[in-house]
Amino acid sequence: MPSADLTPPELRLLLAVDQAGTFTAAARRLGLTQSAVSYAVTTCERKLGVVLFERGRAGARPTPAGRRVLVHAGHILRQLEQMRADAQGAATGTTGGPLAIAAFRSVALHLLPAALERLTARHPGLSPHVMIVPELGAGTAGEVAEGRADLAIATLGDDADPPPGLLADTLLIEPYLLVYPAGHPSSRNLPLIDWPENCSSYTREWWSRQDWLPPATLQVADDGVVLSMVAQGLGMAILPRLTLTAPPAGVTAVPLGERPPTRRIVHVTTAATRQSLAVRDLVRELRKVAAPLGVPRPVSLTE
Amino acid sequence: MPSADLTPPELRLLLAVDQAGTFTAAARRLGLTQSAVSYAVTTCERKLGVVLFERGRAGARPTPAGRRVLVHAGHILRQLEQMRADAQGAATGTTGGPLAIAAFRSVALHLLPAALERLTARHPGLSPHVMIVPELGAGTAGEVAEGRADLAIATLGDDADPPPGLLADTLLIEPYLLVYPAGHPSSRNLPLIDWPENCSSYTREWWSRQDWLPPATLQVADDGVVLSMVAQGLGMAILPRLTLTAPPAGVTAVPLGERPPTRRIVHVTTAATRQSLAVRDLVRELRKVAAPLGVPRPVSLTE
DNA sequence: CCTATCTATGAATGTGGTTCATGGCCCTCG
DNA sequence: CGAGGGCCATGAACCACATTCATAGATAGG
Repeated sequence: MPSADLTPPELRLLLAVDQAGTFTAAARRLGLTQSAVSYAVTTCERKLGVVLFERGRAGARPTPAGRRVLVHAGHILRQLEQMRADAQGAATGTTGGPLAIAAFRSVALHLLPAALERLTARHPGLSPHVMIVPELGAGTAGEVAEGRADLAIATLGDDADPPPGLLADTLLIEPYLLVYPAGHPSSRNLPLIDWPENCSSYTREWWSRQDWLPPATLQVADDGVVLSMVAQGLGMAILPRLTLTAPPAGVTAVPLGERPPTRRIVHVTTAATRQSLAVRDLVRELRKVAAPLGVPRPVSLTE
Repeated sequence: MPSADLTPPELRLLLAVDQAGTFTAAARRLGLTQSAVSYAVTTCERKLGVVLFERGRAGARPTPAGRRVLVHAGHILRQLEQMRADAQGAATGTTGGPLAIAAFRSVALHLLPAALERLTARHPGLSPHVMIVPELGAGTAGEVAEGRADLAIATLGDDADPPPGLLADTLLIEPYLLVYPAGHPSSRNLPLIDWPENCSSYTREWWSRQDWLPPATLQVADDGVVLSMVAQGLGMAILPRLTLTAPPAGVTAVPLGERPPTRRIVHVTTAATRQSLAVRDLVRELRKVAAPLGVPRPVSLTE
């Protein structure tokens, strides 16, 4: 019956092996020998009593047990960082440390810069690291769940559930707007331009109440591209207001009437990261930046 | 600028020092020398660049920074345990590992035993550890927040907020009942017996709608004592139904009319512990045990 | 069949945590 | 007031464990 827990260097090593895909590559990245990596992995496996990687000609791939361990490893290392930052913060009165943020493109462009600027101005010790993640599949929240980010900014259905095991809190509820080339008489003849991240379920209910449908639908990379294509007269689009923060010349945006479709932008954290001073300060700044942009947020439970 | 993270043995050592109150006592408990503890603590402080304990004649007391570190330490060690349990579970198909549960007295007596019995029957590898914590101050949820428990069972106001940074989910909503000595003609002349854990705000609103008040109030240790005092004819009481699971002879319980006061029993976890298989299984069993006892729980978000 | 690219293993090595022994400090009790 | 007994800090010797270096085994492709 083996016992003893994995040390932080071991956790980092396991993550490196997973990312590198082979022991030798991981060794290079870590500045170690292939031998050391091999030894360390087997040590971890003996400590846990479980095989973590399938070794083969092509390198090392995690077993199911290995995948679970890798998720935990990310969280644990992240929390060690926050422990350090918290300790130093409590002693010096300032907030510091790394801060990994997962965001999707449009929010990274239109919401984050202002918040980060204010945040780092007040806390020079902070080093934020923004990861742009497409809001598809597990999306940005997945980055938090997998231990790769401290905080994610995600979109959520108007009253959808938070992702299991994570904390979500509303930052902003923003309406979708109809956008069409300026001066165009009737947008109804233009094709609809859409992008894959746009969870069309948000707008589907609205479409079902309309008495017309666009003649065609074009798929393009992201909402920024959608906007510039509209500006060039190639079609019309239904875009969230955040995307229209600094619209190019030549587009007109109009509200979608009485009950416009909306999307909810939330921040997602784990309970552990939520404790961290850095994350709390970031959330505060995000709120300040988001407040004038959207429907006033509901009363916050977590302050 | 120091760097390197604290190892699990170091984290355990810091917790031991905090609990023991002195380096020497912690050393005894850990089977180490006082010298080793002293050296280890200073090493931790050098690694973090922060003083963690105030040393003095009377031993060692954590600084504010030290307190933050201790909280993180508890969580990290807990998560290491879950990593091990998860890994072994993923490999062997069973669930195991330690499982620290914080509960207040009455629920520990009336709800937990059945759930734990079913749980350990299915997963012999599990070793649950139940801590009885008075539901005062931070209460049972505080144990989870401070990293001392994986899961807490707490009471919450009917629509109160979950504790900040923690996940709460309703297990049971149960009414309060009026309890008085059997055969007593009118309970209105008897004194009210109350206990400190009883958050009287739950029943206050109900009292305000009544046209009478008890002649006096007796405070006793806990709801079990309340019940046996009622059985002995010393007074009447307003008790949650769970306390009346196996009432002694000589008491009569009657509902409190149309809109009786209720209390909500929830389980509280961190996002991280919520991932663990053991915690998930425990929650499932708790639900099964609680279901027939109270108002059907609202749809669960986290399954 | 030989080569390239993986991982596994064995022996030598150095860093770091541990013990042991000792010293300094401060409160308390005779 | 001085001795004693808690407490923590420090220095030297010791021991264990991770790392390196060197080498062997396995497996696919030319």
